[in-house]
Amino acid sequence: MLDPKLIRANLEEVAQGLAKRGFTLDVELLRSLEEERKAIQIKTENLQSERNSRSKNIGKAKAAGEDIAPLMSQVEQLKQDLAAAEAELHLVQQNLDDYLSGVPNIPAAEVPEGASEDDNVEVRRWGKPREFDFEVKDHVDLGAELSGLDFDTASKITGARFAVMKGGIARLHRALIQLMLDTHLAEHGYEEVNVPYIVNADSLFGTGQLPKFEEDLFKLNDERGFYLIPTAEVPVTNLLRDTLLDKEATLPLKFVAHTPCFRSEAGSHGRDTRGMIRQHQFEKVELVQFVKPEQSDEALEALTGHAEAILQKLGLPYRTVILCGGDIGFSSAKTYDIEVWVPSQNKYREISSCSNFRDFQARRLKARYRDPETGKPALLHTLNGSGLAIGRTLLAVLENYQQADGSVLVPEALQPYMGGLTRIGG
RNA sequence: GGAAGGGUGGCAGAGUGGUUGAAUGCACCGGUCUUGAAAACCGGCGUAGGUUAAUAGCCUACCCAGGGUUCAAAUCCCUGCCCUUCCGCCA
Repeated sequence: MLDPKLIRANLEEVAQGLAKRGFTLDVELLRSLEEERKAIQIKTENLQSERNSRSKNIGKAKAAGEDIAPLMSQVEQLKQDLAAAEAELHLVQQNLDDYLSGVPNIPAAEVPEGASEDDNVEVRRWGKPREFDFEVKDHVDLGAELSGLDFDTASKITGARFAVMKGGIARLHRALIQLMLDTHLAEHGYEEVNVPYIVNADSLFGTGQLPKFEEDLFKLNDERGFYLIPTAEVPVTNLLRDTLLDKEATLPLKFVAHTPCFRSEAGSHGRDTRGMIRQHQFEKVELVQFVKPEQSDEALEALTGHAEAILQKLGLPYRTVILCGGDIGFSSAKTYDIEVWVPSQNKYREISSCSNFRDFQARRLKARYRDPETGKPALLHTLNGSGLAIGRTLLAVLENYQQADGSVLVPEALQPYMGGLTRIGG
């Protein structure tokens, strides 16, 4: 949620900032709702003030043993007027809130202009795609030949966009999780957390998935309105919902969590239907940071580096792009995508998305700290990024480390987690 | 699943329908004292919204959430959520 004061004071500038992401702010609607709100609020508060003072007088008169009947008759009409004004105010405020909760974050100044992912700008590249002297296979064929990846059985058990992993590949999958968690703990200073995979609607509102993106979620058939998490971002960022950190709290707070993620992939029919790229259920190691506002720009660079470090350890070529205005997520002010080299597709594919949300989520969450300078509560800045998506990393390892005989070498960094195994198959 | 008791400031914890935004303690901030610190003492200290040039004043709201009763609700009533204790069940 954007700062209502900012919108009020700088309506045109806000609209201009949002235009960069192709969002048209309804300036006229906001202006008229705001005028209405102001008038009704003042009227309501005046009535409340009058009620309060009259009620106090009644109390005093009663205590003094005076006759309160005349005072009571004066207050009759007031009660009705107040009820009407309060109802009206409630309605306008609801309309304002409904509209504002659907307004996305303003892209940072350095976010490039553009309409789609084609306009994202590469900021760096690491590693060189390997030259193959044989016909490369994709991970689906490799996995099938190794009897380690089975999409047909998964579709029997559940349906499309699920996978069964077995043997060395299942273990490789687990090894990736361990490597990532251990690296972020020991080398990047994150604290490991284990969180619920089922969340309530308030949590999803806090991070911005609701109210706009409900169709992307799996909702449980449960009267409590629970959802499966689409990312650990939701439960981990909500650790600080409705929280005011005291002055002694050490910032930044850095959490890493491994969770499954569940996405309905509504609207992506026909895209990436083969293999592990786009599944209804996948696992991810997620990095989340809560930082002081003045540190969030820097923190995004660091966090992105933490995710990149995993790819470097694995020896997987990647490039990092900054998302353009048209491609950036709803809650984000600035996002870097890290894209790993996928030999079978001969291109880089997203494996991590690292975002600075500034105070956009924190305002919805009421995640605050006490600013030691002013002694006053202030909104934190939140950031998160995949560090990394496990399924896609597995896919990248299989394809980039494949051998002519169909076997797959185990990257050195993973061998300790594989009981010293250096090769799968062959 | 059954029974009972709770949810109040950053934390702990009082609170009888009416000068209660809320006692008290801790924490925190300022001061006195001290070579310095601690202790003691004095003072201050909630959040949000509105109005405003104002982080001054004034007004409003907020005691888990949402409804209700009342001239007036932290206090009474209803619903929901959560927590604690006991019993039952269970990985």
